[in-house]
Amino acid sequence: MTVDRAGRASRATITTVARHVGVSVATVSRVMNGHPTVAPELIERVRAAAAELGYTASPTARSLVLGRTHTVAVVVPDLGNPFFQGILRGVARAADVEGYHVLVADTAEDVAAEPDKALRARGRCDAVVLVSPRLADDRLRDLLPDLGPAVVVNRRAPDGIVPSLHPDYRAGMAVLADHLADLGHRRLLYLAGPAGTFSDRERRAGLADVARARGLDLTVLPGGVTQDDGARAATAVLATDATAVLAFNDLVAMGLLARLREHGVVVPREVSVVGFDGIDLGAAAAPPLTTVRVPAEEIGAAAWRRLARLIDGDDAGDDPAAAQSFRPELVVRSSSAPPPTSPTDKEAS
Amino acid sequence: MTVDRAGRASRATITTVARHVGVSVATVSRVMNGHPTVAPELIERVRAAAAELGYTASPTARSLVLGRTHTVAVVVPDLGNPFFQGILRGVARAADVEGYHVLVADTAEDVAAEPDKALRARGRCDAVVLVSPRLADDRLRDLLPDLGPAVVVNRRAPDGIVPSLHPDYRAGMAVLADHLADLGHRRLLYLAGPAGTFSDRERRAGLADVARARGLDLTVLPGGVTQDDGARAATAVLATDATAVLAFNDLVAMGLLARLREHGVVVPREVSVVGFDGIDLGAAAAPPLTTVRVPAEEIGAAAWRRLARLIDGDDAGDDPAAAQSFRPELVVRSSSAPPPTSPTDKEAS
DNA sequence: TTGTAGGCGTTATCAC
DNA sequence: GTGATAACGCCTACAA
Repeated sequence: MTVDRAGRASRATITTVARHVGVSVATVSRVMNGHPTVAPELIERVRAAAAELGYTASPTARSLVLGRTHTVAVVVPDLGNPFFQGILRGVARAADVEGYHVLVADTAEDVAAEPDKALRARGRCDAVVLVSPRLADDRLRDLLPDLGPAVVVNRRAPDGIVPSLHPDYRAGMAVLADHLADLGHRRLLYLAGPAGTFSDRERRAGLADVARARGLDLTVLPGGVTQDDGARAATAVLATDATAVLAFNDLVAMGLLARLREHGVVVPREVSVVGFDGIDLGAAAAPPLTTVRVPAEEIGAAAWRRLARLIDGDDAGDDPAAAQSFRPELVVRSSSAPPPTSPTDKEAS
Repeated sequence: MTVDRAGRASRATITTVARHVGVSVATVSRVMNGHPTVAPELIERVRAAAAELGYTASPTARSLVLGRTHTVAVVVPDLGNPFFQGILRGVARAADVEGYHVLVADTAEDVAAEPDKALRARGRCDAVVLVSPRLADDRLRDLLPDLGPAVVVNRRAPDGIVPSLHPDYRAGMAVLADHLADLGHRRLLYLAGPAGTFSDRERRAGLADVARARGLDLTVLPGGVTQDDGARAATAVLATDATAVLAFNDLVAMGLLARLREHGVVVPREVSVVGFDGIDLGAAAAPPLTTVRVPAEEIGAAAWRRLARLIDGDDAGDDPAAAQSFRPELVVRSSSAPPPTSPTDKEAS
């Protein structure tokens, strides 16, 4: 690398190297790309020159001519959300081992801006993994075709227009509800998430399945997605006769747990609380949080794999409409226990 | 946008638009870039054609000719770490408002791989924010010049070779120690972080400052950075006669808190525990965690601003060696309280 | 085996 | 005001 008059580092180009060795740029290109048709002696000299000059092919120029950026975009509503972080990390690490880079776009929960941000990100990438839980279905349907190779995560693509990957929220919730029912709970309370969302709908469905099958009493209260939402819901929860509450996610559950403790209600003796997601800090909650672990990072990695196939164009054999779903795994800790058998039970009153 | 024989979407280029309107590509280019020297009538027709064809300038081609990718890289050791997440989010959001994109590289805690990953990311970006706390100083010194425009976060650059931004760990720890001392604690225990690290050294320094100034007894135990590390340290902590423990960060503190609770020791009555970072979930700890909030997102945003100036080349006036430091803010919750005044005190025994 | 030359999609410098 | 046209740095037929 040399330095020009402005003092700015100016990289050596393929031409620099070619001249330095006394060959054509084509030869240098071939050597750099491991083409097998170059004389061993030359490849050595070119290598040496490249090293000496600190030459590296310009990714931008390669992208232009190759039509590939070797970059994928990950579009999420909020980098502060543990689930999205897991996804991002999963695709980042998986993509990295194949020499791919990751462009990340945080839409700051601005749903309206998502299509544009996704499109703009797409411009510099070969494909995009779109995590956009709140975007209306028809907007998504409009967006997807313009996005080119893409997968959606955390929801299903309208008409299976592109592959989708998501946790099996329904099964996850069912596992949780079954766990609670096994413990003896008959009256469950669900602290709901964002209305109309795939992840909320599916959770409700899983809950309904179990409630019906086992004759449980299910009530639903608006909850939210954050710790604060959970804390705010505490009094409403207490006003209920449910013996167990299922929060939309771990954050909500932990917020609720904290506030309940302030109110002096002891979990799980008076009421059981379970979360959803399986964030690490759930283990440090008081009491440690029973939850269901969703494999966010694994989903991210799978999303990458799907994308890789789309990019390479060998979708041969796999159904683009395929929705890949990941079953959460029950993590029993001590925030769930048998219900109190107090005289103030609904039936007894 | 049209579709070629392969069925792949093939974007309209500037030439497509030019032909469609019957003008030269130069004119289209001028219109797209808002150049003022185009006839109003033409600019209208070009706009219309562009819209009709769904034309958008290829970012790659622009990058090549402009020499700017309008992208910055963020290199972090682990996307799972709340502090790094905050940084990433901060630069992502700040960069976004100026039309810049963010490439993220997670080095998976593989320190040895960091220089290479950073370099590769740099290839597709205009600048990089490097968060690499464990990289040896001399390796960093070697790396930085090859990286071009860059800032380092969470440590200081050797010889102030590039700008650096970091929390004022020293002041943060001092604030915490003072808080504890004010409460009456005389024997402090520090659960240390990664040895040799800027963030650990500075914390120790802040602690030492206060210990000296106020005649405190300070002992240091190896701790770690994760929740598990904190849990593992519990018995060692108990074997100590310290009345207050300062964890390297909130994760460690919460892990410790959880384990102490299992051991039946009640915080803060028997021992006080404080964290560092100010993660949101600290509020949901039991008891809620006293800590010091480091403005990670703000640091990220500031890092972006610094980078933007470097990219634009108007470093005029600001000292590149400047280390910008951010003072953490004390967050008092209930995991800290006056020390027990029991007869088993050291002095009394 | 190696070199020549065209092209990837834009921008910018010239002429006109 | 508008249009050729030369870069930008690289890859890849096609020739030699």
